[in-house]
Amino acid sequence: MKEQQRRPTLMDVAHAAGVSRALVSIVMRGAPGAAESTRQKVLDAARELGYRPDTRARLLRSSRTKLIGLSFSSSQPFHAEIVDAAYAQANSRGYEIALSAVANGRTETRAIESLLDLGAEALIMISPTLGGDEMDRYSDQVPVVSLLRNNVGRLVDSVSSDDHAGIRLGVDHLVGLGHSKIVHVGGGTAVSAQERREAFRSEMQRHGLEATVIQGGPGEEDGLRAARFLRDNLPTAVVAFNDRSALGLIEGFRAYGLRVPADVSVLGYDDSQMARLSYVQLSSVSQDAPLLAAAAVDRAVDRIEGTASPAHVVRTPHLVIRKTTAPPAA
Amino acid sequence: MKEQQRRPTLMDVAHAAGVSRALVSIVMRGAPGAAESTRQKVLDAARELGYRPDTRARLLRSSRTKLIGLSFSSSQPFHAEIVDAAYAQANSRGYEIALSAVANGRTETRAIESLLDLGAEALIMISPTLGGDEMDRYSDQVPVVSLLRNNVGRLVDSVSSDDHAGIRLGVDHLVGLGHSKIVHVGGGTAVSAQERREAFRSEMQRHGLEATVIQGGPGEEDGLRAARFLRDNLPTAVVAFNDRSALGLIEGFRAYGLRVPADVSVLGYDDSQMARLSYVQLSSVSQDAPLLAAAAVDRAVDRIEGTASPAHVVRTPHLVIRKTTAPPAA
DNA sequence: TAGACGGACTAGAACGATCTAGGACCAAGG
DNA sequence: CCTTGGTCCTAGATCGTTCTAGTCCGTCTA
Repeated sequence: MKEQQRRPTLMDVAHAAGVSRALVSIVMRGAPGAAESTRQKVLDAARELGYRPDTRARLLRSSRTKLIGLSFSSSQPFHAEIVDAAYAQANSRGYEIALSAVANGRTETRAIESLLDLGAEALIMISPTLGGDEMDRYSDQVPVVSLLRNNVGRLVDSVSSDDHAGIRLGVDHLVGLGHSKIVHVGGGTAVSAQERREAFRSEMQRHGLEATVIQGGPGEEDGLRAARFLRDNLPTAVVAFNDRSALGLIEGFRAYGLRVPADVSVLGYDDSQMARLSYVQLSSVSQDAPLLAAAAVDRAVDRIEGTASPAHVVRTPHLVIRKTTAPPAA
Repeated sequence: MKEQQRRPTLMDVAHAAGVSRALVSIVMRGAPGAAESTRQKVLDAARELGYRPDTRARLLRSSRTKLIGLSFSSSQPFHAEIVDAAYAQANSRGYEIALSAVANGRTETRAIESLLDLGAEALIMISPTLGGDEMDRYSDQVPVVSLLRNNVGRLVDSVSSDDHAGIRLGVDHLVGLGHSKIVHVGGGTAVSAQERREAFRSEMQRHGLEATVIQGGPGEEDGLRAARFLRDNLPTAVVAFNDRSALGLIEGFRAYGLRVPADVSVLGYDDSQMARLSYVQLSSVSQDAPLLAAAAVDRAVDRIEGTASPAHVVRTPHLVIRKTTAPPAA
């Protein structure tokens, strides 16, 4: 067994560099008040010893961790894309991201508490399901940013995508291609599902078309079921609640010998990685995960550093046209 | 702006209950050495004040964080399943999981360092790509467990799945169904790809069959390309490197009007969530994410708590037969 | 009855950082 | 020659806990 060597502390570095702890502290956090020559000497000693500051001790004394907590759901691929982008943005603003997953037996509350225990100075929650009151209670402790959901507590920031605009883009695209018999397969009780249903109805009405909405859900199975239902009375185009549902729809249609997009166009929502796969090539409304993530991190940092009060950022999605939408058969 | 009120400390509780800090500490962590009557008095005072122990301070003093660092890749759905299970297992052994993703511009090194900064007492790395020397260097500081890869540094634990056994199960299954013309679509340079190729060759040989291995890769596109290649000289069954490749194969075969499994059987590997979807129903070799995750967490905890030396756990995968494998056409 | 023992409790030193107050030194100004 | 003001640096207090080494006091044992 190798001796588990103690992690070096400020004291060790100070000793090695021949200065006081306080000075090492000054150098390590880049504060003014150290001569350039000693600064180098200290940095060298620190590197030499492999010193890394102890987050807990630092937090205990200063209440700064430069840590932003991010809660996400491990089963949502779209969340993974946001996580990616959030890391990059946090990095460029000098913060670190602490991750906590909402998983099977692990509630959102649990995820958040663990982030707070780690000393997160702000919380970003992707599609939070907590009630407004609870969110507000956490907001008393640290700034909270809700991502992809905007009608949460009064004290919470939100960064969301304009669902109405997204659906409008989709409907305009399909109508522009010449479609008039368009159906929306809803998302059931999922977050944003209601907004998208209503947007679809209103946009179809604007075009003077009849809006048919059928039940669905957020998964592939839901799309598959919807395809079975639609077979008897086939529209020329379908706007799905999300990409997973769209994939189910396509799969279902194909099983009945229908071709996409020749017989029926299918439009997804999310522009997830699946949609981009070469054998899928799904046309989809993109919420642009990197932009959303960046905006959320920016809000968090602004709230931490300034005294900015809660704000609500809404981003407009855009359309990505691939190969599952085309003009209807003549 | 609301007044940020100071959080009550041990001192406050001690004062309210008329005892010393130390005694409150004893009561709060349920340690022996306090009379039942005072214990109640202290608990009442704590509840009254809404006292919650400060994790940072507590851990600073006891130099325990009860934190296990887990690095994963945000773009791998299979990793997400492991994350899920790891949370549960860590929880049941009294530890927390700190997550860190390897993402686009974020290297594995970076991910690990941030985990160490948070004070992780052990590291679990899923499919690590670092060299053995580097892994060993981290092992000097904390126990390191490599998950899904076993030929890493001398000082690291590993928990992996027996690839040879997995392929054997698959080949036995197909041969048992009556197949003899079986092809393996490889995983290129991906982790485990070589092991599976070799296992396939040796297992086919054991059955006295000719082993055909064609190039592939870990993605859907690779499967799609392989399908194109196989069309002219169709085998009766294909063993794919993983589920994603299998899905690409199926998609490709269908595009050519071939039915799965009537015309050709396809077997995946990983038993990912995709495989389980109702419209996919892919037969697959399951590495059983929950079991692997649990074993990795167990190794980590054992190393932290005991003085157990590095060990290598190998789990035997099992077969999940769904609807993409069937006897060959007569 | 003295000494040992053990249960209930406490004072004060850690833990590893930051912060405050101030010292040493040097150059410029009166 | 003494002050003033700036830069560079340090000692010591501090954050909220836990740990160590006691003290105190009643009871058991020889």
